Amino acid sequence: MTFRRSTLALAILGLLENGPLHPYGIQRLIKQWGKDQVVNVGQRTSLYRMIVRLEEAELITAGATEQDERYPERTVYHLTDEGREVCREWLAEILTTPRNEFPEFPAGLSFVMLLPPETAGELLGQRRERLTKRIAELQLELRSEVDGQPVPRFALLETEYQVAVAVAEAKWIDSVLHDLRTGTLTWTPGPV
Amino acid sequence: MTFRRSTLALAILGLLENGPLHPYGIQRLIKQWGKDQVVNVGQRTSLYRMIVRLEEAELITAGATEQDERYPERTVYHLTDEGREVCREWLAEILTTPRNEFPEFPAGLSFVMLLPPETAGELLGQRRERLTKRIAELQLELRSEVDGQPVPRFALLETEYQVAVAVAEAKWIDSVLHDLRTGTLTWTPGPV
DNA sequence: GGGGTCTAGTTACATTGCAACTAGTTTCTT
DNA sequence: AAGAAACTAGTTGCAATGTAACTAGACCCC
Repeated sequence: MTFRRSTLALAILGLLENGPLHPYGIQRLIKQWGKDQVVNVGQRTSLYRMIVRLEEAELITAGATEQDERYPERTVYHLTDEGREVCREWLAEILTTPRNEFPEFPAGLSFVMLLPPETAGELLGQRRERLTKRIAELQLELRSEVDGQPVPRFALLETEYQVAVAVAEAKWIDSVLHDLRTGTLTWTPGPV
Repeated sequence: MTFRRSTLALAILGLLENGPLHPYGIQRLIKQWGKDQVVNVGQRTSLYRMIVRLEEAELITAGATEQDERYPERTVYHLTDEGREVCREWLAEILTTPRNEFPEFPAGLSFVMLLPPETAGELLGQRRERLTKRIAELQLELRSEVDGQPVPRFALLETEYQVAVAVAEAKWIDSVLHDLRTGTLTWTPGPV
């Protein structure tokens, strides 16, 4: 019964390496450290459910329940040895193995010939603008500081990566837009 | 009751623009036209389920059931006008709006400091090798032919895009590997 | 005639995603 | 000082997806 890997599970295990913590604390850390940019934690629902499942799988264990009068009781979770190990294994798998996760943009591109080329150009133009904004935001993050000190590079690798990919996408779209305008790239819309 | 967008639903609607077809035929088309590279159709289960849901939502309708003696009966599905429209709307949304889909690689990167820098370097080195292979495969596809004719460019945009992104990732990894080797980038492993 | 592959599905369970509801506490605003 | 946000800390429920495994006939090659 191997636990199914997910970015959320990885994040929980990874953050607990930092020391025992209660669910709400984990949620806050995810936000504070910007992990919510790379980990899917929409609702808290997913977080609580994942914690329960991780406990069932004994990758984490419930420790003492803190009692602060002004807050409801909070169960503190610890990483188990197995949890620590699993976290390492997942990291190795994730870092070594490129994997197709079927993002929707390429899927959309593969049906672009259903639209007239002019429409396609307009739509991609809009995407290009949004990408510009996104890249600017990410680059701002790269220069972010904590207590007046710049954040060390090793803590910003994922952002660096996202910039590299977004820039590549923007360049590719530029080339497509160019070829659409010059007519080098065109088609007659309709069923394949 | 708006239908939830997905690459699979898009592919079904998109392929039915081509003419009515039965479920198994759709599955074959997805494979034949390489849409399985950009659309998640692991099991047929998902395909059949999606077709049922699309019919319930009246984006497609069941037409006559073909009867060939040697095959079980096959219900042929048509695209409805609403289906056609929804397909256009989805395409517009997908093409214009970059959206974070939380791939696992950046999530993994964001916990790389749990590993010793040397280990991280080895793991990323492996990824780099696999990326090289993947890029070669994609580039082969770009030069593919059908009936001795090269496939027209507009039908290969999604592959072009994937190459652009993969190349950018490879370059970024190269720079990280370089900085790890020179010691420009390093850290002491362990909890954040 | 045995093994593999293609046709054409179904069943069942695990997991995720998304929306909405509860309820007390603290902080800001006017 | 009253009321509105925002934070703390969850739960419930259903819809959708992912994943595995099973069925079962037809055809194809050696």
